[in-house]
Order: sequence, then structure tokens, then C-alpha cells
Amino acid sequence: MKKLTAAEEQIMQTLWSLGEGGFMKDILEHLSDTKPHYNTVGTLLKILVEKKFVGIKNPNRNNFYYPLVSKEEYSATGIKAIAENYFQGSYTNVVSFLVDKKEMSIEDLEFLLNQLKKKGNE
Amino acid sequence: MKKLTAAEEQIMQTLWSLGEGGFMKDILEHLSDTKPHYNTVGTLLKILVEKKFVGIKNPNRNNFYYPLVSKEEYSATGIKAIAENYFQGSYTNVVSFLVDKKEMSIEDLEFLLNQLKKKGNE
DNA sequence: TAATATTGCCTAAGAAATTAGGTAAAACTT
DNA sequence: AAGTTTTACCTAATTTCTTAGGCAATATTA
Repeated sequence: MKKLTAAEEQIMQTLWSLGEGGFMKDILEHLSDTKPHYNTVGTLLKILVEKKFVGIKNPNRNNFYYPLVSKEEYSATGIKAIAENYFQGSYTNVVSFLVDKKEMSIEDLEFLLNQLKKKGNE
Repeated sequence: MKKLTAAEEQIMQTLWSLGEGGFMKDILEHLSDTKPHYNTVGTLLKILVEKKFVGIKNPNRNNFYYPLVSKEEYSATGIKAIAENYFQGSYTNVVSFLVDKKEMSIEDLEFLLNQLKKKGNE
């Protein structure tokens, strides 16, 4: 999957936050901070369509834009890149690092593990 | 901390892999794949010095370049950005996601947790 | 229906990132 | 010492990213 540029990512975040997607109007409304120019958003959407990140329904009148790549899916490639470039490709190393750096506690991990186990048994 | 561009990151990875840093010659040697032009590397190093990612020792003759920002330190900002932009800032959510997506197993997590606990008791 | 606003598309200016040429000084080679 | 290689620095061309103007078509409003 291609990477998103910063400006593109802002648009994708908006589309993701809209859930199913939205019309130009919705997208502009959701771009709260540092709202870019209407045409800037239009151009970025066009690029995102070309890059296959966004689809258009109703292509004649009043386009409805919707994500073709989920937020989850995209975030996974981001995490993967970090694991590969900084942790020998090991996700375990990533988590271990987070605990070492006190970004997570052992208790957090333990709690999560119990949750996941419970979930697995359902 | 500022972000690295793709080209800059490649140079930083090389410097990191050299440990303490290195001379131009060392850096060029370590840039195995898609080796960029000598002057390209020089320009990027200059930029990295300006950005305070790289320091220079011996600034008159034959510069020795060394990282001012560690690989760990930089990776932490990358993970943080992902957590914030994709997981409501929760590292626990990140790990939970990795297990959901089968990038890690519950066993991996359990093993890691035991290791971390052991380590904590030393 | 005439005026106003919204939309979509084409285009391009401006900014940032990437790449490398030109040149000179020092260092090695023979 | 003359020729070759390596280095550093300045500069700029190229490419990519970001932003938005111009304009026409549709929709909304007065």
C-alpha cells in the first residue's frame, strides 16, 4: 500500500471520522482545525481517488466520497513499517520497548492479556 | 522533535547502524541498496546537522558524523504518533490491535510478560 | 427568474524534498 | 611532483507535495 502524505492523511482522517464517508460539505465541516481551502480539499480528494484510497459514488452530481482503505488497515502498515525499520520486524520487541520506556506498565499488559484470554474463550 | 523525510531517514538508519557514527566513506559503504550520489548524501547530512539530528566532530578536515538522536528515541516518537492518530493515544489499544490482527499471539504476549516480570525482580 | 452559493474540474503557482553538477582543497598513488 | 581520488561546500535542477485561482455547471434562495 502507498503511503499518505500529511495533507492527504488529514483528509483520510476526516473521511474515517465520518464513518461511511461523506459529501464535500460534510468533509469541509469536519475539518475543524486549520480548515484548508475548498479547492485544496477537492484536489486532495482527487489524488486520493487516484491512489485508490477513496472511492466516489454518484459520480455525476454531488460526489459522495468514501474510504476504500480502512483506518485500521492503514494503521497496520504504519506499525509494520516501524517494527521493520526499528525493531527487527518484531512486534514483541515493540511492546517490550514500550514497557521499558514506561509508556505501558506491566500491569497494563497483564490486564490486557486477561481481557484477551477471556475474549478468546467466548 | 522534527520528523525525518524518507531520504533523511535512510541516512539516519545508516548512521545508527554504524553505532557511533562514521566518516563519509563509512556512510557511503553502508548505503547498500539504491546507493545515492555522493553529493546527495553530503546534502542530506548537512540538512540533518541543521535539524540537529546529526553532529560533526573534527569540523575542519574529514568530518566525522554521529547521531544526536538515537534510533530508540526517534522510534518512540513514531509509535507515539501512531497511537495518537489511530488509537486514541492508547498504547494498550495498539497492542490489542496487534493481537486482534494476528500480528502477535496471546502466547507471545504471555511470554513477554513473564520475561518482563522476571527482569523486574532482578 | 435573477442573484447567490455550492460543486467539480482543470490548471498552475509556491513550497518542500530529492538529487546531483561544479569546483576547490586536501589526501593518496605512482 | 604529477596524476588520481576523496572530501567539502555551494548552488541549482528536478521532482513531489501543497495550496488555491479560474471557470462553468448545478443548486439554492430571494
